[in-house]
Amino acid sequence: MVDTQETASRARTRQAIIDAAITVLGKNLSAPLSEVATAADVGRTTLHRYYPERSDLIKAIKAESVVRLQRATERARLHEGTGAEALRRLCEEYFELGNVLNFIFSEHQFLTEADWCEFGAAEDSFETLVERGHGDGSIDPDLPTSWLESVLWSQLYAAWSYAAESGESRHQVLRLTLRTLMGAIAPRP
Amino acid sequence: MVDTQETASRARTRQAIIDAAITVLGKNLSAPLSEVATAADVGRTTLHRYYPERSDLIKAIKAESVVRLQRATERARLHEGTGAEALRRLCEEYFELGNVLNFIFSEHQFLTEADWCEFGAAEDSFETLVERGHGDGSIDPDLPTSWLESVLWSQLYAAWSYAAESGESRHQVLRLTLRTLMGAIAPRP
DNA sequence: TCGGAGTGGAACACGGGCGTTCCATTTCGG
DNA sequence: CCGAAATGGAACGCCCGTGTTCCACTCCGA
Repeated sequence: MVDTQETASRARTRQAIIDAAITVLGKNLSAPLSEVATAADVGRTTLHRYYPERSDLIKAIKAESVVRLQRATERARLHEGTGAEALRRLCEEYFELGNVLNFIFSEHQFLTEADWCEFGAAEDSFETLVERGHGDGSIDPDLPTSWLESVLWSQLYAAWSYAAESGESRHQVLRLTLRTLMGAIAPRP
Repeated sequence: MVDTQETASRARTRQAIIDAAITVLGKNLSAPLSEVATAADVGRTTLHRYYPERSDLIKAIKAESVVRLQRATERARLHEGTGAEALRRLCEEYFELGNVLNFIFSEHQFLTEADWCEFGAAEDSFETLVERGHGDGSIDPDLPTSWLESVLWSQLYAAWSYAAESGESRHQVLRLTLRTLMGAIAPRP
């Protein structure tokens, strides 16, 4: 982890760099560090002072993303209500992650295995959520957990790209997202 | 376009390069050209002989992708049956595009405006397809055309990534994809 | 068998991002 | 008000991908 004893100034700068990196590298993972520095309103030298190598910065972003993902998952209270209701709340919370999603998508191949392990607890609760949904009739039993996971992420991707190109309000996009997601998982008559 | 008078040998090499480029650059648009050359089983020199600059290769891939996309769209016979049935066929055809999808996804921000214009005709038939579905009650009228477009692409993305990580058969993945897509667009009771 | 087409490898200069060092400047707490 | 902390800019060497040139090799048809 990061040095626990850190000046308020340094903590602020570090956060600004992380935020800028999530935004810039989320759009293009190959973007030069100078762009990240500019976006963070910081000199390139300073950036290297906090994260000596590019890989260090990437690691920090991954960690930050996992943390935000975990918090969002907790807020969704996956153990309450029917499976479908819990999944709906999860979608709402993830939707609010914004730029973090950008990064997770572009990294979707590389943010694998070891990275998701720290996130493992949330994975488990997702699994139980789906099984509860299969049992209580709110989620189509033909759809396996891992597939629903893919669908959830792809819906969020659709939401983000649609919002970017259509200019619709966040609220309206979220409404459409939840509608199609709920329809997708509903059992067939 | 490409020189119409071309040796059989040259045509074969050119095609091998295009195929390799779609695969390699589809996974990582920033991949070095040497990787593309290796994948095409061709020397880097030869690659430059066909496509002098990187941008030339990109252009060629875009053109090829648009062509395959158009053919797939035609095969789907969008004017037949209900709106939902036509959308289902379109999903099936796009699903078979495989590697081309990879490239279209990674390029989704850059394959915009001007590029889609050549593809314009298909866009129009998609629009009429959706409107027919709104009318015949097979597609939820609350879902606008552009949103359905986003959903279709995101479902294909989900299908591809799921197939890659789950090891399920193509057929089974397609089944899941169609099931969730049809559920997502169905009108609510 | 000869000659041209097609190819691949070696080598080069160029550009740009990266990581580092050094130094001047600004900021802030004591 | 002074000194340490934090920052930004300039400059450098390094690596790697790019685009080019030159030459040797192979394959094939005339």
